[in-house]
Amino acid sequence: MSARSGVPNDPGRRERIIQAALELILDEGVAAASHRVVAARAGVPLGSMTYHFSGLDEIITEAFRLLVSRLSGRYKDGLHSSKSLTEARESIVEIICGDEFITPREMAGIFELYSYGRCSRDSAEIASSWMDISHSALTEHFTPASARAVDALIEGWTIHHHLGGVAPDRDLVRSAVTAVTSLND
Amino acid sequence: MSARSGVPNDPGRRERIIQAALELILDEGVAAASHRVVAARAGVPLGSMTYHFSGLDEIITEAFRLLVSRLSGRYKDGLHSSKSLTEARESIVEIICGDEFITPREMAGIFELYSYGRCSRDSAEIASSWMDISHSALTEHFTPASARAVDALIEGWTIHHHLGGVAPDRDLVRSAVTAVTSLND
DNA sequence: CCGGTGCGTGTACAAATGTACACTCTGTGC
DNA sequence: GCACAGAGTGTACATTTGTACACGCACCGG
Repeated sequence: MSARSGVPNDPGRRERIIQAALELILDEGVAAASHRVVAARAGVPLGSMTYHFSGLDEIITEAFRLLVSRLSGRYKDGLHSSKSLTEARESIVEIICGDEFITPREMAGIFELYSYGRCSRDSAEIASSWMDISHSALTEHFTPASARAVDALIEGWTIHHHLGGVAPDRDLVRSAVTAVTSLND
Repeated sequence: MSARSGVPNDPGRRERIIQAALELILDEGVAAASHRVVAARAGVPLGSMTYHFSGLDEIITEAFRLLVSRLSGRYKDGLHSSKSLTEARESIVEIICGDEFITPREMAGIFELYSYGRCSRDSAEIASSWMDISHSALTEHFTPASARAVDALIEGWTIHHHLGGVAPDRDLVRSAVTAVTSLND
């Protein structure tokens, strides 16, 4: 060891860049996420991009990792705090109909992830892990079969909710959720 | 009118460009769809791009229009030919579990459409019309409420099917479809 | 056969991109 | 105080991009 022994000048800068990249992706899409635009949004010089990341792909991938991490945190919390089957079902109704678990911007980010995953192995793994996480959060409360069905219902209905812009009727969603979580294997 | 009175030299060229653009989007994503690459794939010179289309956005939008047109054709045919509730349910099982109604490539194309729709009003309308078409095809057989629920189920489960790469169990899907199409409003 | 019309295209160009890298500067050990 | 290691950056560059537009050329009326 010698002078300047590996201590970064601005710790946390890498994280701030990733956050800026995610915000940008949620607002404008992956297509808008260039080194320069992300750097400007994060308030860091262009050189920081290539210094902290191996390339653009790594930045975008890390941004998606952050998105999935946030989402799965909320997901798990909501389902984990449910103490009964009824509460679990109500959590799911809230996930589908509410605006708390996932915002329209974040929903759009998930589409970007699914698209981007086609040309980035790392991002494909993140997309895959996101599906695993949501599925395993559901198996805490339901049978594997029911979990798969309700997982599909959540995925599809949140998409229709946020793409159409109008929240589905809570009673209808509750009925459907109850129906698919009452399947006998 | 005078010489060369508006007769195109190569009718159908515009359509071939649109088809090439769609193929490219399905294979490589919207990000890869540049004027030059689409032109090369369609076997037409670069100048044809700006001659037949107002800009790149129009080409991509038309490609998505073609995709949705193909998909909704199959969709409608499958459901329209169903003569009973049971047959309609079986059609839906086939849509979700089969590889005929929508291929993995086309599924990916739908993601691209949902993403691209965020920055293109025309494409957003196409995405919206796709959801309308699938919904109205379902209301031929089910109540509006059931149609909404099964629509979400289809959307989510086809995504999980083609993103995960493994077809869901037909019996399970049939149970879930039957459950959500047996809701009393 | 000839002139012109307008369909179709090759080329040119400004803007933006990802990335490499020579450089600066800060702080540390002696 | 000094030299240096290494964190961090501004610039330069080759490439690719969308688009405009001046031209070529095939065809039709005469």
